[in-house]
Amino acid sequence: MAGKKGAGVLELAVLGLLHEAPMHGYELRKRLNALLGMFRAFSYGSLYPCLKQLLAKGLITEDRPEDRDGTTAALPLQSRRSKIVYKLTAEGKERLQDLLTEAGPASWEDEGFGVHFAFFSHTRADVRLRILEGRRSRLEERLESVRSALARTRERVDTYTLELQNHGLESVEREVRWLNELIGRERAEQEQARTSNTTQDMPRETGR
Amino acid sequence: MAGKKGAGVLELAVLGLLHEAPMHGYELRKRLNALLGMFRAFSYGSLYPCLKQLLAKGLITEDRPEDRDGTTAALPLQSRRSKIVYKLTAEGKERLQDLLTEAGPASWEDEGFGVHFAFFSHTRADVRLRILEGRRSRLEERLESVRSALARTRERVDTYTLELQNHGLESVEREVRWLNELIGRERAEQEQARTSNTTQDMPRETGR
DNA sequence: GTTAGCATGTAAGGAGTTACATGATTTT
DNA sequence: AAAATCATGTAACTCCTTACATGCTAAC
Repeated sequence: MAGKKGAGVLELAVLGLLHEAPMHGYELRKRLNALLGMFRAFSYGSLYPCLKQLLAKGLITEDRPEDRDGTTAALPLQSRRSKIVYKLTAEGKERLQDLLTEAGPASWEDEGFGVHFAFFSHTRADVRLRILEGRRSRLEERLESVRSALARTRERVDTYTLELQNHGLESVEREVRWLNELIGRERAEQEQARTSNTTQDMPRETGR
Repeated sequence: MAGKKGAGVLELAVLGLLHEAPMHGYELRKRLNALLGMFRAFSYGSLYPCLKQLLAKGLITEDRPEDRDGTTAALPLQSRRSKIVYKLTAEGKERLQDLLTEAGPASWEDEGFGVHFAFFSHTRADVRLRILEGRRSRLEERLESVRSALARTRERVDTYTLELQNHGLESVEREVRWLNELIGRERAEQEQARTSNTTQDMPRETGR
């Protein structure tokens, strides 16, 4: 089975950024940490191996400035260390689309949600909606379970623990409100697109 | 050098919870996920190995109900599967204190902050303050770098990316405000403790 | 001419997850 | 007596980090 496994957040993020423009590793990392800096940070130790792996899978190509002058034969050919610009291949674009189209836990759990969301403009409208709803219900589950745990342990009143739980609850509630707004907007847009039916927002695979 | 390394969040969390009361693994996990459920969740696959490791280090003891009746010789002695209650040893308490006393990156980075905070009532007042301030400045660095990255890339106006960045910024700003309030309270308490000087909040090692 | 930042990489390892495997106890 | 939940455990694996190692290029 040719089941492409082992994605990780990095793969998606790299493919997504390279889709916007070809780049070299160092720059990629900066853009990465600017994009997702609020949620997570990646180190070179994970980025470069990831690039290598994507290269091996044929999802990106590297463009090394292969000192393409025939004259200077003396200088060490391979040792010229310079920027290596990576570019998405056709298969890479396909893979990116695949990753952006699957609305599953990977797309709404903590690790993956941010990255998936960041590239929502390349995601089909219906998938966007399902991801947003998936995340919302995930968060609501969490609220539920923590709230009931809080209710059960009313006696235990460690101030700091309580403070932490409250702050956590409020943060998650805030994110749910944010999601509600986004979902509302998405639905309105879908409605609008359905009535004035010309084309959908994004490329769709099946007319259904 | 007897440098005890390889802590991880779990070790602290387990020691902290066992300090409150002896417990068995299953219950421990539930309490763990109730306590930190908003931030992270642990699975048995990490909890049990961790307990084993703590046991090996002598930080906890296990109390298996070693069917302590001499009569029933026939039934399989070792196969009796039942609750194993873990309890903190003296060294475990010491280790917990050590972990709670070091105010470093481990205590204010994303992974560790929540757990450290959860057990703040067992933490020295001055350490609490330094951890809160450490986290705040960490978050402010993050704000700074993401804000400047945003300012640089004004042209790129992908709606979703922007939306994500904004939500991220607001979340972090919110946490900073929360920290500000906590720091204010801590300082007020310290002030109060300093003027009416009887004893400090928490056990202190050196009078300094 | 030396520091600081740009740029690429590797080896070793940590921390935790998933999936599996099993058994005991309570509820229905 | 079946189903749910309580309870303990292991093996393989994943993703990512830390620390190291190297070299180029611009600024001071």
